[in-house]
Amino acid sequence: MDKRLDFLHSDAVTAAEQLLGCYLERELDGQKVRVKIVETEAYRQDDEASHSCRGMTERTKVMFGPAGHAYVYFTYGMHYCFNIVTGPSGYGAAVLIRAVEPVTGENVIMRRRNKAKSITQATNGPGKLCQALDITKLLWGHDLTKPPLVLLPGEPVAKKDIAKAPRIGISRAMHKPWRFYIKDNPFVSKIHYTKEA
DNA sequence: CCGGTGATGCCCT
DNA sequence: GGGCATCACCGGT
Repeated sequence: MDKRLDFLHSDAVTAAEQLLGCYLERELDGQKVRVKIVETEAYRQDDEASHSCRGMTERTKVMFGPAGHAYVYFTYGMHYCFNIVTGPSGYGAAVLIRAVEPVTGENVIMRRRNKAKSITQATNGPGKLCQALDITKLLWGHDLTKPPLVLLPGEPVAKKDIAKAPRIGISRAMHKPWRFYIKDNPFVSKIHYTKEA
């Protein structure tokens, strides 16, 4: 793991903020597709909204493993969500990737997301970006230092350009402001309200 | 532009 | 069997 990604070993809330601006590189159709992370949410073990809060299960055990691995789960009968495991082994935490900005391979992304009306609609949601990047249960537990899906450091995003807000689509611990996104970025999924991070 | 809702599979109680 | 870290479509504004 690149030293600049050492923050993954810290708290999920800290890691969620620092993952903004980092890149994901996916090999698809023999091409390298590169995207920038623009929206994240933190899920900690001591958090009623986290899959890890009730303890380890077969599905969630990767959250309790080493940082920098992929926790992929299936939801609503048709969508996958992609998370990056954070913190020390034994503590179940991860960061949900909610939206990314395509950098290269936009043609591949648009082909895989043929219902999207524009490039800004292609990866602006957790289920959408999994469809765009072909992230499925096959990548559950994947080590993100290795192909075909690699996490790479980016230029750190300035604090003033980061917004903090409640998480989306949850029914418990709704008050926690553990969603982070890059202000004014057109690839972010939704704007509920903003606050200085 | 917005809110409501159906689709649809699997995990956990 | 309940509920889900979602999406796309529909109809009313």
